[in-house]
Amino acid sequence: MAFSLSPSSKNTFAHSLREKGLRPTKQRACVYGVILDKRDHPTADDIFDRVKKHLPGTSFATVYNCLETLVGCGLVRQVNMDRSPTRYCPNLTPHAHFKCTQTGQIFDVQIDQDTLSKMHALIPKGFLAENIDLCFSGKGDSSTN
Amino acid sequence: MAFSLSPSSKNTFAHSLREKGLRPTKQRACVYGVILDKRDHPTADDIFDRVKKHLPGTSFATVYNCLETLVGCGLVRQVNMDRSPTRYCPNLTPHAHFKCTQTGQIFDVQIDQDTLSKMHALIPKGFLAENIDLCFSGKGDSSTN
DNA sequence: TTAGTAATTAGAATAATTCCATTTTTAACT
DNA sequence: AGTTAAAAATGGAATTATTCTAATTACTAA
Repeated sequence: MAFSLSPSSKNTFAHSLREKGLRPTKQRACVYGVILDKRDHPTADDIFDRVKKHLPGTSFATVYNCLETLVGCGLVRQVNMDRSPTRYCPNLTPHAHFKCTQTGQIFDVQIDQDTLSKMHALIPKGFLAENIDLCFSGKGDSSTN
Repeated sequence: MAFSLSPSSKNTFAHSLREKGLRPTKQRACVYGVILDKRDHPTADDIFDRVKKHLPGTSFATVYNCLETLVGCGLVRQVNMDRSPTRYCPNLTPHAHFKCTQTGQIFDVQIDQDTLSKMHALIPKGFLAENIDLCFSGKGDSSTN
């Protein structure tokens, strides 16, 4: 059976899609659901595996299509670190990412307003930043224990 | 004929390689040279084209090998933005990158010490960042003229 | 209920990068 | 100078993530 989103997520989901004239299909709901369910920055591959458990017939192309759609509606964000596969993140607040070089895990790191402003202030006159992307990498939490 | 590095670059180049027990070959010098020569954040492909003008027999694999070596010695840095091909940058000072979504051009943006510290301060206890990567994207300088 | 559009599907195609086996170059020693 | 061992370069095949394409299926609105 299909993935069931919590009532509130279901609302945001359907609403965000309908705003753009897109349909809240079961595949899209499921892709969104597995991303919300385990916020571990999964790759398309991870998502494909998880989605198949709920909707076995789902193809890889569909997962990519759904992800593109969800990113397009602002429901999830892409996280690109070096050349590794794109990961997906449902955290929409301003945050950076920290990648542990030992385990490969990615952690969210909140960015306070003050630092965010300072970062914005770096941009020279004449440039208009639509997107900011801050990534750290090094030894992470779990690997130091 | 091979690319000729300026005497001072030639020194840094040979020295950085020898420190790691690696040889300052003409291919490596040429790859380094074209990156220094036109600081436009070229891709491996761009670099391959430019290197071939000086050393026609050079293969793609060699360009990738040389780039890996140069990155390993800290002579150049990789710049990864979204899923687009890796670009190479000889600017070793702390700086961010701004990608113009209209022209695809990448600009260096200096980061002052204060902002750099604030960014570092975001990292939670228990994490040790070896690398920071800050990227902006949006409308750039030339595209607004 | 039907027509028209949107979404999904399977598989082929692409693009950047890496790998591999072989040849060439280099540096150190005779 | 000549030999040898190690390092680097080469060409082509392989890999991997992603995108494309053409055909099928599912909705939605008249």
